[in-house]
Amino acid sequence: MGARSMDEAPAGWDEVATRLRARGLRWTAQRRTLVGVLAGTSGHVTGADLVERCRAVDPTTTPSTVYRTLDVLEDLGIVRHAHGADGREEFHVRPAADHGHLRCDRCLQVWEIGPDEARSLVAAIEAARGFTVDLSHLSISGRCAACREASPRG
Amino acid sequence: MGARSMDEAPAGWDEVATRLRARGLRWTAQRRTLVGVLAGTSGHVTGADLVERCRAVDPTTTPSTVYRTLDVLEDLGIVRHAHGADGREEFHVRPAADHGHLRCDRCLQVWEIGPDEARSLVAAIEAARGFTVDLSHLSISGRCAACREASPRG
DNA sequence: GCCCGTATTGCAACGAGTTGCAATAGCATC
DNA sequence: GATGCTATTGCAACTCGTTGCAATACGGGC
Ligand SMILES: [Mn+2]
Ligand SMILES: [Mn+2]
Ligand SMILES: [Zn+2]
Ligand SMILES: [Zn+2]
Repeated sequence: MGARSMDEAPAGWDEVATRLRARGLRWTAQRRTLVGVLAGTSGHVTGADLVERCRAVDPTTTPSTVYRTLDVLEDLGIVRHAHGADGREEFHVRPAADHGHLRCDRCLQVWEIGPDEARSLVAAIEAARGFTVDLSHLSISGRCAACREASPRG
Repeated sequence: MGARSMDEAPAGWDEVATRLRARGLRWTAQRRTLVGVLAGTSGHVTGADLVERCRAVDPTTTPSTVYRTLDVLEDLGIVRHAHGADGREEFHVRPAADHGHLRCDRCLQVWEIGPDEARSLVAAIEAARGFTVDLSHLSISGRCAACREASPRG
């Protein structure tokens, strides 16, 4: 593992404090806790999930603070969220690439729609309407191939 | 107004009772209230909205009953729902045609994506993944042309 | 190292749903 | 028109957030 590419973005969680202060925002104990939790998380997580994980680190954690901080971090581009089929928020932690979601409402599996695959979809809407799609917030429900075969009607 | 086309689907709200019973379900006072409210509603409505309107008719209305009945009616295809940007449910009452939604998160306006416009989008996903999109549940956020011009960065 | 403006927090109350359960009431059958 | 099965209701408690407000505590400036 010696030949790791040098220009890969570093973890970068340490820059968060700086970026907050640069905007006149503050680096508090509560934010340190949440950012610590996020640094140890990958993939998609629920807001409630994050509250719970913060509480594991600091039992005095309050939900409103966590949700408010998530809003701030989303402004900074550090997290993104989309919504599950029930509308609940799901956060992506430092998504490698911008992506949308495809979810089967029968087997509940989720697939990511990468930027390449999304390109034509996004371009079509852009062309027809001048509307810029927020890809990371996109969550498409339906039925996957396997489930459709399993129960054509139902 | 004499020359109304004859084959237009009739209001059809009266069939609801029959369709419920055909499935072994029941036609209750509470369901009569909700269906009455729906018959007098068009476009998109929130669940909470519907609870409120039912209460105007029958003050003893209970939220859980309304939401449970909406689920049943959705099974019957009488209503459909999608989600607002905040994830809250929004119902379409007897949508004329299956359609998706485009919503600008700056001006909060909503546009419908008709079946024709959606066709290519849906077909692309179907072709690439074998995934069948639930168009009426689709809600795409982003920024409309006007808002993008108004504040290119922001 | 202290001051002070203001960003942030915690609390409490609220809003939108959801769920388990015991009581009620459709409705199909006789 | 009465009976019985079971779908449905209402209640209460719970989940996931959101919001207003007074108290707290960052952190830039001195
Ligand atoms: Mn939904
Ligand atoms: Mn959202
Ligand atoms: Zn599936
Ligand atoms: Zn707009």
